[in-house]
Amino acid sequence: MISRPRQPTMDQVAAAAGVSRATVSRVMNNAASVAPAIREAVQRAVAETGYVPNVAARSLVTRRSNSVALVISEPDRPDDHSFLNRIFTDPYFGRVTAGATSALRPHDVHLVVVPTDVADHHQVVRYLRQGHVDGVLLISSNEHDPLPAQVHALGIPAVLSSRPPGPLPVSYVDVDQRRGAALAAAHLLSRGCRRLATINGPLDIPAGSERLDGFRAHLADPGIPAVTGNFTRAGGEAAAHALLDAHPAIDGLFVASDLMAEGALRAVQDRGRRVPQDVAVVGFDDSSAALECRPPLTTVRQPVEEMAAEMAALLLAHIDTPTRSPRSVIFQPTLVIRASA
Amino acid sequence: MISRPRQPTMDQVAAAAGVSRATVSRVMNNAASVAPAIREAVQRAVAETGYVPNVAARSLVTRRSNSVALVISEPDRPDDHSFLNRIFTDPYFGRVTAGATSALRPHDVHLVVVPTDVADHHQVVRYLRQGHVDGVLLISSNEHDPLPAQVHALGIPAVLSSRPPGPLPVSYVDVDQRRGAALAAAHLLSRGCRRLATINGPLDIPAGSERLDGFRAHLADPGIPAVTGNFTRAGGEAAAHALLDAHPAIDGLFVASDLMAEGALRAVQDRGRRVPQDVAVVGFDDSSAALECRPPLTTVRQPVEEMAAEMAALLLAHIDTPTRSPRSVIFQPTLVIRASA
DNA sequence: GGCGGGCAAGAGAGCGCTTTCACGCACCGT
DNA sequence: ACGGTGCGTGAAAGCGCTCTCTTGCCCGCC
Repeated sequence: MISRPRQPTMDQVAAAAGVSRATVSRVMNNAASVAPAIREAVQRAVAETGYVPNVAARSLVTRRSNSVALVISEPDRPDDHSFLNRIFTDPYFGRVTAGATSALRPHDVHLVVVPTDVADHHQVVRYLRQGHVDGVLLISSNEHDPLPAQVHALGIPAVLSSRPPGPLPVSYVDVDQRRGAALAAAHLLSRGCRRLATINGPLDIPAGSERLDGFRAHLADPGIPAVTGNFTRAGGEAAAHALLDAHPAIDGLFVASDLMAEGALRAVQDRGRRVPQDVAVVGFDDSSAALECRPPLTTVRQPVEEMAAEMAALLLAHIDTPTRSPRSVIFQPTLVIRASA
Repeated sequence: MISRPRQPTMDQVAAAAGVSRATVSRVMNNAASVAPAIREAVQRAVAETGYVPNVAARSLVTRRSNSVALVISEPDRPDDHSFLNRIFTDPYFGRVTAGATSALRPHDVHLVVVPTDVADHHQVVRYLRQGHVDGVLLISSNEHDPLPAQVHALGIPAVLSSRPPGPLPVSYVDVDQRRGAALAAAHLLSRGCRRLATINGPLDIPAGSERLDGFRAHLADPGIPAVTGNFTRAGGEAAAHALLDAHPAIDGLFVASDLMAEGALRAVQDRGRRVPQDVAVVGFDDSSAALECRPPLTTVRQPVEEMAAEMAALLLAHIDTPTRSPRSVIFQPTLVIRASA
C-alpha cells in the first residue's frame, strides 16, 4: 500500500505560525481566548499549508464522530427478494433521508445510511459499538423488531420513527395514525360514500394496525370490509381485486399507503369502474406516488421530511445532553384533496 | 457531557487473557502466527468483556476508515427547489445505493451518502480531506461539473459513474448510451414506425447528448424532431406536449429516461392517442417507473445496480492498490420489450 | 516597589490502537 | 555442545489530536 502524500498535521501548522499545537487547536475550535494577532497568524498558516484536521485523531480524543446513522430495519418478509431494493425503491425512505440530511447539515453532522434486515442486526450492533456514529435514527416499522431494544441497551442516543415496541424509554417521532385514518373516513362519508372498505397494511406494523383501527373507530363499524396488503404497489392491486371480488358494491376505499393505493386504483379501473365516480379512493402518506396516480390521489398527508428533521433535531439534543429525558413528538396529519375522492 | 460507560479497551482484554496488547491486536486482525491456545484465550476474553475495537483509534494508525463516500453531485438548475428532494425522489439513486451497498457489504466497508450541489462542493472537498473515507463513488452527470477534477486533485481514490469530463485519468463505469439509443431506434423502425421523434435529456449531461446522438445516428437523420426535457416526469410531459403540437403525426417516440417517458405517456394519452397503436413509446433505464406505466414501458435497460456494484469493486481495488491504473467498464444496454412499443 | 490576580500560551499526558523491533525459546545442523 | 534459524510474544513508539495543568507575563493595587 503506497501512500499518497500525507495531509499536513497540526504540528506543521504550529511550526509555520510559530506557536504551539495547543494554540492551533484553540483556533481551530474557536475555543477560549486567543490574541487576535496570533489567531490571524494561525489562520494564515492554516491557509498556506492547506491544513485540515484529521477526524480520526480528533474523534479518538473527543469520542465524537460528528455523524449519525440512519438505520433502516426492514423485517424479512417471505415475499421479499432483496430488502435493499425494497428499501431504496420506496419513496418514503428517500424523503426521510432528505429530511434528516437537511436538518443535520447545518450542524456539520453526516448521515451514514445503514440498511439492515433481521438477519444482520448483530452487524449493525457491532457497527454502532465501534463508535462510528454518535447516535442513531432508527426507522423500524415492525412491532416485534428487536433492534430498538438492542440499540437502547447499547446506551447510544437514538430516536425512533414510531412508537417503540413495549415500554422502551426512547424518544420517537410519529404521526397521529388514527386521526389520519379518521380524516380519510370522514372525507369519504362527506362525499356520500356509504359502502366503505379499506386496504390496510401489515398488522404487525403500528402504521398498519393503527390506521385500520382509526378507520374503523371513526365509522364505529368494526365489521367494515378490510383486506391486508403489504405496503407495495403490487400488494395494493391484489388486495383491491380481492376486495372487489368479495364486495362488488364498494363505493369508497381507504388504502393505508399511497403505494398500495396506486395499485388499487389500477385494479379498480381495470374492472371498468371509474374513480372517483364509482369508487372514491383515499390514500395515506402524500408521497410522490400520489401525484403520479391517475387520477391524482386524495390522501392523508404525513409530513415525512419534517418528521425526519425533527428526529434529527431530537437526536442532536440527546447527543449533546445524554441525560435528557426521552420525549415523543406527534405530528398531525392533514387531508390533501385531489381527484380520486 | 456525561459519558455513558466506556467500551472495554484492548488493554482490558489483554489483561483478561493474560497476554499483551499486541497479541490481542494480532488475534483481532487474524494477523501473523498466534499459538492456537493463546488465540483461543484471547477470543474468550473478547467474548467475556464484550470488546469491540474502536474505529477512531484504529483508523488513526492505519489511515483507513473502511468507508467510502457516495457523492451525488446535482447541478443547481433553475427549476430545482430542493436538490435533496430531487435526488431522493429519482429511483436511479436508490438503485445506485442498493448496488453499491451490496458490493461493499461483504468487505465490511460502509457507505456514506453525500448529496451535494454546486454550491457546497468545498464542503465535500473538506469532508474528503478530513479522512472520513478511503475513496469516493462520484455520481455526477453534468459535463461541466468541476467536482470530478477536484476530487482527482485530492489524490483520493475515486470512480465516476460516467465518462469524466475532459481527459481526467480516472476510472469510470458507464453504459453504452449511443448503442442503447440505437436499440430503441431499431425497435421503433422494426415495428413499422416511420414518423419518429425523441425527447432527449439536458445536453450538458452526457447521458442526455449521447442518447440523442445515438438515436439520430442510427436513423441517419440529423433532422429528427427532438425536444429537450429535464429527466423528470413533469419535464417529459411538457416536452411531449410541445412535440405533439409541432408534429402531430408522430407515430414513434424515444424518450431518454423512463421518468420522462412516464410523463410523455400521459401527455400522449391525454391527447386521445393510443399507446402503442397510434404512438409507440420507448424509454431508457428500465427503472421501476417503467413497470408502473400504463401501458408498461418498452425500455432500454441499464443495469444500474450491477454498474454501481462494479464501481464499488473498482474503487476497492484502487484503495488497495493506489498505483493501479484507471480503467473504464462499459456495460451494454439491452432492450426490454413491454406493451408501449 | 512589591505582590497578587488574571489571562494567554505552552508543555505534556493521554485517547486506543497498530506495528516495528527486540527478545526468548526450541529446534536443527555441524 | 554451540551457534544459527525461526517462530511466537512483549515492549514501546508513535498515529494526530484535545485539554488540563503549569508557566509566564502584564497590569493594577496597596
